[in-house]
Amino acid sequence: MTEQATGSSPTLLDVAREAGVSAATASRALNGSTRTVSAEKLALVLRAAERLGYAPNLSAQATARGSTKTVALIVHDIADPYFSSIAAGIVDGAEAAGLTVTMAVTGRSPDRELEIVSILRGHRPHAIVLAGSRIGDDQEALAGELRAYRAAGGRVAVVSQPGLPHGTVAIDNRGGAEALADALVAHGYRRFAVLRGPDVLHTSRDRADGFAAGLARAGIEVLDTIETDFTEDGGHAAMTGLLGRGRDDIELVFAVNDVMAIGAMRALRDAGLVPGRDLGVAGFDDIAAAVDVDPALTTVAVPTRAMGLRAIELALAGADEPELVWLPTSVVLRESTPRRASTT
Amino acid sequence: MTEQATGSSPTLLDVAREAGVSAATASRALNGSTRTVSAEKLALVLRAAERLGYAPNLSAQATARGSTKTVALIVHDIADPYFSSIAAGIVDGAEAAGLTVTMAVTGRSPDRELEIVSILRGHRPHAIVLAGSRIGDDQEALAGELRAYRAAGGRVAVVSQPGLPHGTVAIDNRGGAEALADALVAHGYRRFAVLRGPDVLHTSRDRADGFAAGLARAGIEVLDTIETDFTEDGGHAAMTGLLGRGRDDIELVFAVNDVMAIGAMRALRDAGLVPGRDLGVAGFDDIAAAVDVDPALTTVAVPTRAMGLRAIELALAGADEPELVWLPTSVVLRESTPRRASTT
DNA sequence: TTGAAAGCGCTAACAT
DNA sequence: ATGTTAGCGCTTTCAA
Repeated sequence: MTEQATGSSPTLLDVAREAGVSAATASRALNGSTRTVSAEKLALVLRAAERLGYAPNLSAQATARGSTKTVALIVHDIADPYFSSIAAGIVDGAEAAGLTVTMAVTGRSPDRELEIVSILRGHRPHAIVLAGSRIGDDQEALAGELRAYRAAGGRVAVVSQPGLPHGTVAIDNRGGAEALADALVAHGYRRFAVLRGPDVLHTSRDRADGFAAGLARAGIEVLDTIETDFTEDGGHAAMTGLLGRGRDDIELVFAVNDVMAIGAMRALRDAGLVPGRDLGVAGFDDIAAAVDVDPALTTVAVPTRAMGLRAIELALAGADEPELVWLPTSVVLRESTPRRASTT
Repeated sequence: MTEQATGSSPTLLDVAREAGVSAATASRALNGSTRTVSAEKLALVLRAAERLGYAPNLSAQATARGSTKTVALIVHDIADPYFSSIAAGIVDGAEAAGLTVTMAVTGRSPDRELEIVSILRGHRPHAIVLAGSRIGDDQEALAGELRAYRAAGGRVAVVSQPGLPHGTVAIDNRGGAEALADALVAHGYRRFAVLRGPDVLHTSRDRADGFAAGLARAGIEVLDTIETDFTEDGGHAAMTGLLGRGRDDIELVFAVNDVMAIGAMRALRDAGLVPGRDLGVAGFDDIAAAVDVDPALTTVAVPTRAMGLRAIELALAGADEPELVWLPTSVVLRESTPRRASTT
């Protein structure tokens, strides 16, 4: 006798008794696959279940069946619009397939992520979806957990970070950033600074590298790079730091994601400057807020919701050879980077 | 000598065999409550589990124990910053208590919400948290489901909507809107329009009513009210509509939430107007984006993350008499409602 | 301390 | 079409 005595809900047996049938019949009537139950008894059982307020015990069902109707989602930060949008896509896809979504949050800690995958594995979900770029380079332990899960029949899909041997939905961060660089150069910009996230985040690295590569093609070098948090406050702090260094030769700041870019715009206003006019700002992701800020933010559009949807499709399809789906990005030029006469 | 039969994970029995002990001992060593296992065997079992990559089957554990380590969260829309922020608080609180969060999304449909609660009940979660204002007035079916769940020993907490007989974290929507109205009148505004959500949303109703009540105390009436979606696009459409009606006597538009207000600001800019200067705009919630837009949005601050945290605390405390916790709101005046000389 | 054995609530052969 | 009978993987008496 421990604590936590569940006041106990009615069981299938209760329903069966109430309806005057066997447990098997009740099971078939309520949750059965191939219905082979007479209309008469079916009605009996249904009425009994209704009367008792019966809800099948999904855990028991899962142990008996050896499989669950859930998909587990792992994100870094659910309050971040990038992830919550992906999550929305995944929830849509999962519910369409009759699956429940369970969610865990890593807080961008590799250790926590590993721990979470391990716990989740215990839930025996139908599929596990990892959203957001992997963190750090030591993927071995994580890969091991996922391998074990796959070996036991689980499905895995990864959003955003190719490199793991599982179904993957990816976007070309490098290419997107390159295209952005091209477009900005074409708009007359020549002197750039970059606000990037922690170096362990592949996404940040790829975008920053891609941007530099794009500029390099035009013979331009990035004049200044600041590493900061992958958050709005990070962007604000970095921009404030940049201004403090008195770099007023910079014409445009590229932040590797929109929330950082928006933080940077706020820092500019705090310093009495006007984003777009005094200094161009560009981001990456095209989150909803990108059109809400003024001036609207130039960025690279990422189809986050679609990525979530595709991810659970991939996971459910469960091809044996990991499929890699690239979703397109597109440069969106807005008022935060007005065309300017090149000064070179 | 390992087996690793493809298709299923190692079970407790596998571990026990590998360690040369009984299943009971293995259970006690790995997940047991009062540890009464010799250091020697404990090490044996632990090593065996490690070697096999064992992860306990949580469903089986749940059926055996009759209780789970999960809390179920129900939100209307996870991509909405208001809800994702509450969700973040709940995830924090739950993980601190060693609980996993499962999440379902209603899409603001009362039917879907009811269905979800019913499914969730089958998971036998430790607690169910409903976030966001209840929808519609026919709460009976929902209340019934929750009652049954409670009767079976489940815990329920509700965020945002008092009125259900469960632990509740609420904010004073009416009072907050009244205070906002007071502050705006004090700032010299006299001629108001209101953008409200669908009437079935209590939150929308309370805020709109409170705002009107606050104005009434100053002898002012709302000049125009538009009902629209509770979303950014809804705010945009409503504002566009208002402008189309040629109501240029209006001095300030109050939208019952921030995303709508931000949509309205965008509509103003689309029409060549400058929010704040040509027309005051105020919202409600103080989402992160409220300080990102320009001009920064005047609003009523709601401690969303704290609400999530408190909610799961309430649920876990599980007082028998439903506790009602009011969290304070506060008016935040920003540049979208500059002080103006009253024209009255 | 340990193991044997009886469940937890449900499903799935196997008979009938 | 229905009931009987084993399980599913784990926990928890109950003896030893």
